[in-house]
Amino acid sequence: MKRITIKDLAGLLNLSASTISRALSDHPDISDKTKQRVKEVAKSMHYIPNFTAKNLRTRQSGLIALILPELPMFFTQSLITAANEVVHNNGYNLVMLQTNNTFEKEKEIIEYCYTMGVDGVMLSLTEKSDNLNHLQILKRAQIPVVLLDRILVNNDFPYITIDGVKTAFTAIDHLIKKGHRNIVGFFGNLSLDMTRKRIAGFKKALKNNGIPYNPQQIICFDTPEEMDAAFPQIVKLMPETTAFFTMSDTLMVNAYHLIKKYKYQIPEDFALISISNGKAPNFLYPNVSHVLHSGYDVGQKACEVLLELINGHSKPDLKQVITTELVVAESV
Amino acid sequence: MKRITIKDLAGLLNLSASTISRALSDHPDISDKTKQRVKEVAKSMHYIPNFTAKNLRTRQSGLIALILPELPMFFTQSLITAANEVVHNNGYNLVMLQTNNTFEKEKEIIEYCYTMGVDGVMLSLTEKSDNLNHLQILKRAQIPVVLLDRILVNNDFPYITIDGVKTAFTAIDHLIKKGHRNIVGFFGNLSLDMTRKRIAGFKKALKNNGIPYNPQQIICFDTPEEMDAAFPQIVKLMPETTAFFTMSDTLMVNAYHLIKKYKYQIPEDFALISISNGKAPNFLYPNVSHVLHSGYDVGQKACEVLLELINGHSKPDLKQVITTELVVAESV
DNA sequence: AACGTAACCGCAATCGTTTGCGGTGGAAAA
DNA sequence: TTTTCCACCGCAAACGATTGCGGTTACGTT
Repeated sequence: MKRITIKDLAGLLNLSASTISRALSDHPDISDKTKQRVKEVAKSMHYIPNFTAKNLRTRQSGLIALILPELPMFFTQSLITAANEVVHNNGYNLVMLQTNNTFEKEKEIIEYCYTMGVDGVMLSLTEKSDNLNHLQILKRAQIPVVLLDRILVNNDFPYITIDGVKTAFTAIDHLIKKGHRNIVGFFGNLSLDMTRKRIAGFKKALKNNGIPYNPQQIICFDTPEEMDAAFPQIVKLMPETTAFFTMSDTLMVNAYHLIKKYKYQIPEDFALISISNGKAPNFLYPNVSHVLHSGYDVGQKACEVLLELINGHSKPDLKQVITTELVVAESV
Repeated sequence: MKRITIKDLAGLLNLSASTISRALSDHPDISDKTKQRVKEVAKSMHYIPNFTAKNLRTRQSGLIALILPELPMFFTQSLITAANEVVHNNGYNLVMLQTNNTFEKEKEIIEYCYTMGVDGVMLSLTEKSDNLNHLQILKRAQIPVVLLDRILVNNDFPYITIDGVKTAFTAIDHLIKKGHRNIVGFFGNLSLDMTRKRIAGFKKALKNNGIPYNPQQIICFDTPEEMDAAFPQIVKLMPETTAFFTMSDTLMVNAYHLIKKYKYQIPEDFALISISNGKAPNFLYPNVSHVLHSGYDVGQKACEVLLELINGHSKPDLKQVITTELVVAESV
């Protein structure tokens, strides 16, 4: 079952291998009718290029890495789908790596990418990643890196993310418009740029609506367990609370669980709104209102930027922001 | 930033490239002290082998495909984690593909694997895949295929799956032991071997406990919407029902949603048990009892079998069954 | 002293493509 | 008729590793 090679085609057509190669890639040195003939025969013989050989010659690996903190339930699914599509359409393969949300593993994986010689990296940081020094090895090797979703604002690497301020603002503003004035917000790790942006949006919405801001309204958790432990205190200390906001699906699901556990009703006792990828809200009952954060768009944009960087055709916008959209359900 | 090559090492050590190559791979022709020297210098110079060149020479691609119907919320996460680990530890890369649960896309992706020249394929079938003819192209090309999770029993390809009969039996038996005698089971597409096995387990548990079986107790759905539509009828037609069983996380989450939607309580009005990967049950309140189906084990085993097949060292067991475990929570 | 035999290592081909450069032919220009 | 100049194509050397085969040593055997 040996595959047809360029040499085989050359033999069949009485041409040289170089001509075949050039014809197949539309090199201007080759006449149109020769290109025609070559392509026809290539197709009829089911010629499939040997990517390994091509990669060897062109000093590439054909691999693009997508590094995520985890392969969690919600957000990443559509992101991966999008990345897969774009990557494959451009003749690359996507290898997915997960850091398990530890900085150590993230460093390890970056090393791995280096040794594997991937052609580009898309990276969503862990909550513990407070610097980008570990990426220098890639920068020195001229391997392009694009940060996405969980990013750190910086000047070395491009990043794709959503407008955190606006997204959180939209959610909180919706709550307020629905009459809620005592809102508690659940956020993730404060070291993440994303978290800070969303907190800013939270505050901005309050301010815009003339509602005084109380620092106790904003609570950050590193783990779900912290939230489990804190929840009873929160409802006790702030009994006037009528609504919860969560900045992610993971937090939302956990908050939902806790609200139910303590026998509260949604939306009667507490309203609930979240920033979400749109899957989890529909699993729960009642469906949860959310600001839709499309993983698909993020994945797609990140790939496109990365491919531009790899192929060096043009300089893409290095800092891009994906928009979001309010989805009203029954939880508010 | 050119990387160190074998030739560079050869130059440094006054040896030939072939000797370096052999020394690094512990070829018996090379003396121990030479191996020692070579390895030391290789390490100190941070030599990294060029996988592309190696793959070209050895006619491999270094790629292993993992094809899943979707990247759904629940089951696949740990499966992917496991596959990633094993694959990387053996010097391969994992490329993940998703069929979106359509047979057409599955065929397409198989073709893609063929043209990419992957070294092996792990495949979980779609619900619509009722034959394996599309895999013949891989078989002819001698590319090993391992089926996992959603399989079709056959003689051409090895498969790794869980003991569906026993797993469903365990769940139902637990319900019965807890006093439930009128149980309705929600299942997926009947064409899947998995579904039939689990139905068999369902029936077996009833029989073993001397409970008469009523065909209406078993209901198969191709889509969540079908279940949404059927649910009200079910509770009306079988008012004596006290418990629901679902054969997957997806069905379970949907059933949970419906039970809540129609204002029933869990476990007071209906008990709920499922076969699950263990994530979703803990998101919900109350936590859902389930029979734990470890995606990790399946992924790991499948990889190991595939690697055996690729490297041809030994003949692995071609038909393996992963065990499961009952996890009791508050929903029963 | 001559020979056989391991143990150890190098030569050179090979995997399938890409690509710089040089060569050919024929038509247009002189 | 000779020169010039494209348009088109081939030669051969890469890319970095693996591997069959053959060649050296150094040693023990007779």
